[in-house]
Amino acid sequence: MKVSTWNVNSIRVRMPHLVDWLREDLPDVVALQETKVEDISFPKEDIENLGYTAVFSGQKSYNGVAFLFQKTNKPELIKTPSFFDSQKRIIAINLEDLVFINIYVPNGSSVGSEKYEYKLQWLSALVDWLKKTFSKNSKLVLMGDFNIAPNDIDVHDPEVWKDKILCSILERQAFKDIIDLGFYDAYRLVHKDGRAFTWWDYRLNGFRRNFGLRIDHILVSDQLRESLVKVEIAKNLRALDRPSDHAPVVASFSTYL
DNA sequence: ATGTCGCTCGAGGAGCGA
Repeated sequence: MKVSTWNVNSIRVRMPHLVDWLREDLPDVVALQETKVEDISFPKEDIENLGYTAVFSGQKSYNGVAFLFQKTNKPELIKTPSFFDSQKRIIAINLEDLVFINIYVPNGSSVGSEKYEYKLQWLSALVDWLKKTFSKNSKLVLMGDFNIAPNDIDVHDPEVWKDKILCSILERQAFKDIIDLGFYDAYRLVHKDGRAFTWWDYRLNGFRRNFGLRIDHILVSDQLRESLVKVEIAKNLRALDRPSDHAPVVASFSTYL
């Protein structure tokens, strides 16, 4: 089973890259963020023509999340709390004995801003919901754009980013609160150390200078840990013309689906 | 280092969010 997450930054603009990537990589489950389309405009048929089914929750201009999965699979949507209703940032499905949760955590703008407070509230609501909805025995994959670089090793220049948005103490604490529910950062299970990034700012020639952060994550619960084989960042997609500012993260498992 | 993208509104480019 191959599971991946990618912030596409507009599915309409990124459709050619998405199509090529699905054809080449053949992931079983894909979590997309920042689709930026209302449900009525989601490119459902183009996705179906590639052998995938899509479930999505979008809005105009901003946010929007979607799951793509191989057509043969039959997932059920899991209801999320009304707290998450106003901005389309979360979608969850049940697929056989697995639960997949796709999140697009608020960016937070700058530390101390109203948007920053909203980010912290959103993360706190996520922890509450996870805690009360799932048990220790649940087989969970929680993935998406967390907009948090968990540690200094996930940042190209920790001094520059110290206490800044995506790296502040409270954001990192919120990430740890999620981990403490019983999740493992799949990337770090496989790559104990080493700097690797999933997002590079469009500004400042970020990608060419490798000024990046690792803010997109695939977290797995304990039961899935043993079967995790490989986790890679598809950096090649960030190097294309008209790229998303994020690269996909891809996790391969030896079992399931 | 306020730099680049993608969006909306609405008909050209300003303003917002990331």
